[in-house]
Amino acid sequence: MDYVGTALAETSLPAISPLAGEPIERADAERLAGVLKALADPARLRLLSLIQSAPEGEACVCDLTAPLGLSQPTVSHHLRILTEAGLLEREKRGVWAYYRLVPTAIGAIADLLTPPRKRATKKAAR
Amino acid sequence: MDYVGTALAETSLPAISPLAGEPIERADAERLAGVLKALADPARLRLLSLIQSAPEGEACVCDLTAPLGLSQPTVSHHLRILTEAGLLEREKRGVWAYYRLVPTAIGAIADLLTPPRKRATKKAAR
DNA sequence: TGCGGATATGCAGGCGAATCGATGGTGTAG
DNA sequence: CTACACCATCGATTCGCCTGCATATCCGCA
Repeated sequence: MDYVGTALAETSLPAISPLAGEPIERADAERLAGVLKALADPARLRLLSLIQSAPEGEACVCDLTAPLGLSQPTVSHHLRILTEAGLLEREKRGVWAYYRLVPTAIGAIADLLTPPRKRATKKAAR
Repeated sequence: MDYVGTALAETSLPAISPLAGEPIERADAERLAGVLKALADPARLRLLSLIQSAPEGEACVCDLTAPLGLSQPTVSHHLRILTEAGLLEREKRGVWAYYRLVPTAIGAIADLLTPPRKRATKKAAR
């Protein structure tokens, strides 16, 4: 999906929660769905978890293939999806490519899904 | 995916966050991915949003087909996915089937994705 | 009892996604 | 300079999912 792209990094998320106020627009739904789709995969969830729990909060591809039981191209593919979704950032040091979590990325998604809170939607809609 | 089923309602979510402590197990990753996969669709996000913003917090299929621009069977299909994922509950009154959000469902997902906080690993008494 | 409207289900077409093997590119070591 | 290790990309295959049409089921009403 191209509408994903660096969804979180640049285009940013819908800005309005699907669970607050008015129904969301189609475009917003597609952007949010794109990011969620990047999350909605067992291998990618485990990748995020592995990277997060790694010594320095970072890990290279060679450390991730074995725990996942997936081939190196497949792992590289998933890391690409997560990076393009804005959930991971990549840093190449020598031959190794180190991935780490983008700190605020997943929290932003969680916020969108946590609307019942007394988020200050101070506009007097009614 | 059958491992979804009433994932939230009965099997419940992984109980441990993919972003806290140790890497998550494959089974937990698959359960969480199953629920997220139910969310990761534009039509279903809009459905949740439409139902949430409906007058009584509930809506029947006939009210949802037009705003989505999808056929009635397709809408019914998406509602089924969301219900099996534990995100919606269905109540049949007469000929109509009313859907409403399961209050704590989405919040539970959001909590799993909001671990970067130094949440006390101890469960705080309510 | 029979009719009509509201939903759910079956079936199938089409598209996107996950996976792997092979390949190419790029540093590092010897 | 050469060989090797790490990683990304390409091509191909398989699989699952979204969608609609047709049909079945259910319920209220006349």
